[in-house]
Amino acid sequence: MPTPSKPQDFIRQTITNDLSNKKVSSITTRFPPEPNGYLHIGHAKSICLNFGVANDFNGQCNLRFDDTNPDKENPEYISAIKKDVEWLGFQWSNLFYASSYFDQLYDFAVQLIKLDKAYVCSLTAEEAREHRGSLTSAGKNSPYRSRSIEENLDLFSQMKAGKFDDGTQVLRAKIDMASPNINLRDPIIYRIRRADHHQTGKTWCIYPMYDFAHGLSDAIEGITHSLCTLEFEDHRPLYDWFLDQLKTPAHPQQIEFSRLNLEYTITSKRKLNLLVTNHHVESWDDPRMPTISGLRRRGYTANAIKDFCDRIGVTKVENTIEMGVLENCIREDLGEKAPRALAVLNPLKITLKNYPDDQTESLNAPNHPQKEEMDSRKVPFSKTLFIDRDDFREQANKKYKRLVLGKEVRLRYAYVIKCEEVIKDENDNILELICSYDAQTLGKNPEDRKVKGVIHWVSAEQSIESEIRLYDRLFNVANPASEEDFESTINPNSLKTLKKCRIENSLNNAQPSQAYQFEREGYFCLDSSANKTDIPIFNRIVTLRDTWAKIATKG
RNA sequence: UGGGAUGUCGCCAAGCGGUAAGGCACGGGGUUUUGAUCUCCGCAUGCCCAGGUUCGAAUCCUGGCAUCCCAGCCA
Repeated sequence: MPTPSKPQDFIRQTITNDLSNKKVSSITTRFPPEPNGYLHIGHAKSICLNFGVANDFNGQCNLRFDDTNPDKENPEYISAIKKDVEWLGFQWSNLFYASSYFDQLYDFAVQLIKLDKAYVCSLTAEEAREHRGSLTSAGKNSPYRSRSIEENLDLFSQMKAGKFDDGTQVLRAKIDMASPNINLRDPIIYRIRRADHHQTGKTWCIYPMYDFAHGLSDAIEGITHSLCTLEFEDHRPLYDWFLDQLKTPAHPQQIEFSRLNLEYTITSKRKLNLLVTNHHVESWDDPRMPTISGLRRRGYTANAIKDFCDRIGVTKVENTIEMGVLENCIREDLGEKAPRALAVLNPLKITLKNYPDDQTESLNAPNHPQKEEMDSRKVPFSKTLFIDRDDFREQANKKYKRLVLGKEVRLRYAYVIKCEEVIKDENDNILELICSYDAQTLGKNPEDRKVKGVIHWVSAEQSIESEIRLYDRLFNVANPASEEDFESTINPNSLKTLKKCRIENSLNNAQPSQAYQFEREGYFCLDSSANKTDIPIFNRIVTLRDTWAKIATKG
C-alpha cells in the first residue's frame, strides 16, 4: 500500500476501493507500447504509473507489445523499449506480445460472427467513410450489414485464407450506425494486410484493430486495471462492448489519465521519428531528444526521471509541465551524488609570474563539498593555468565577483591571485593574463583583506583537452506540437560544440554512466558515442542554477 | 439541436460539506573557497462564472462559460 502520508492519485484511490470492495483480489497492470518508435518521457509517466501501481499493491505488471500493425513496427524498437524499461529500473512480471494472441483473437471474432454481432463488409475505405456520417449526423448502415451468419463465417475464413486483396474486405462489429459515439458505428475489427510481421512472419494476412485486440489481450492476461491516456476515453464503451459480448475470463477496467506535455518539447512518436528521418537530430538517442535513450545519453538518471513522474502527478487534467521541473529533478539527484571536478570551457591562459618555473603542487580537492565520505582527489597546480574567459574582465562593478585587472580572486581549492597585466594581440583580443599569487592563502583566507570571488581553473600542462557539447531546448516555442509546421520552430542553436576545452586529469577514466559536476558550470557526463582513442566528449546535462545570470540579464 | 471529458496560485497538485496541503517558479534575509548547495521568511479572505441548498460550500443542486478529445482499414 502507498504510504498514507502521501496522497494517492485517483487511480490508486479507485484500486484501493476495488480491493476493499472485493471487486478484485489482486492487481495486474500492463505497459503496452507499440514497437513503432522509441520510448519518450511521456511513456516514462505511463511506465512509472503501471509498474508503480503494481508495486504499491503487490501486484504484477506485464510488458506487452501491442503489435497489431506490422506496417509500422520493427524489431529494433522492441529491443530499445525493453532496454529503456529495464534501465528505468522496472521488471516486468511477463513479457507478452499481442501477436501471440492472434489465434485466440481470431476465435473471438468468429464467436462474434456466430452471435450475429459482426459481419464482413465489402465497402471500399472511401464508401465506408461516407457511410460513417459526421460528428453531428448519424451514419448509414452498410449494404453488407445483413449478410447471414453462414456467409460471414465463410467470408471471414476466406479473408484469413488470403482469398481477397488487401483492403477489399473488413470484419466489422455490428453495433449502431446512429450512435453519437463514432467509435460505436460498426467499427472495423479486422483488416486485410499482406505484410511480414516481425513476430508471426507470413502466418497472417489479416490483422486485428486496436480496439478489438487491446481489451481482449487485457482480458486474456487477467489485467485488472487497464490504464491508458485520455484520448481513449471515447473508446471505453467499445472496450466494454467486446468484453460483454464475448465469454472472456475477466473484464478489466479501463481508466484514463492525461498524457504528459512538456514545454519546448514534443512527445509524439510520429514527430520524433520525423526529427530523426529529416536529420534535425543525430538519432533517436540524440541528447536533445526527449526519448528515454536520449535523456540517458544526455546524462539524466533513472532516479531523476522517476522523481519527475512522481512530482507531476496523475490526473485527468490536460497539463503542460515546465522544463524547470525536469531540470530540477536531475539537479537534485546529481547535486547529491555527482563528484565535483574542474573544467574550463573557454580557456584563457594565465601565468603566475611569482610562482617557481618548474614547480608543481598536488592540491587536495574534496569530491563533494558536503560529503566527506566521497573522499578527495589531487589536482595539479603549476605556474601556467587556464581560467574561463567569462571569469575575467578588465573592469567591472562591485557586483562582479570574479577576476578583474588589478584585483584579486580565489582559485578554487588553491591560492588567491591578483591580475597584474593583460596581454593582447594587435586586434585587442586578450591572449593571456599575467598574475601573481599569494603563497600564504592556500587553505586560508588573508587576514587583512576580503577576497569575495572564487573561480575554477586547470593546470595548462597537466589537464586534458576535451570537446564539450552544450544543449539548449530543441524548439523555440513552448508548444511546438500546436504549430502548423513544427519543424520550422526548431531551435537552430540547440547544440553548441566547444572544442579545446580543458578538463582536469582525474577525468581521464570517466565513464558515460558517471555524471560529474564541473564546478560553477553544471553537470556533465562523457558521451557514450565517444571513441576512447579520440579526445573525450562531454555532454552538458544541465546547468547549475544561476542567480548571477538572472542578475546579469536584469542589468 | 452530436458525443466524451476537464476547469483550485505563473506551472503542476492535495482537497471527497467544517472554514485552501505540498512541489516547481517567483520575491526577500542568512551561511558558504561553487553567484551552487543548505537555511529562514513571503507568496489564493480565494477554488471558471452566476444563482440556490446549508449554521457552514472548492466540495451538494441548477444554469451558464471556457478549453481539450473523437468522423484511420493507426495506436
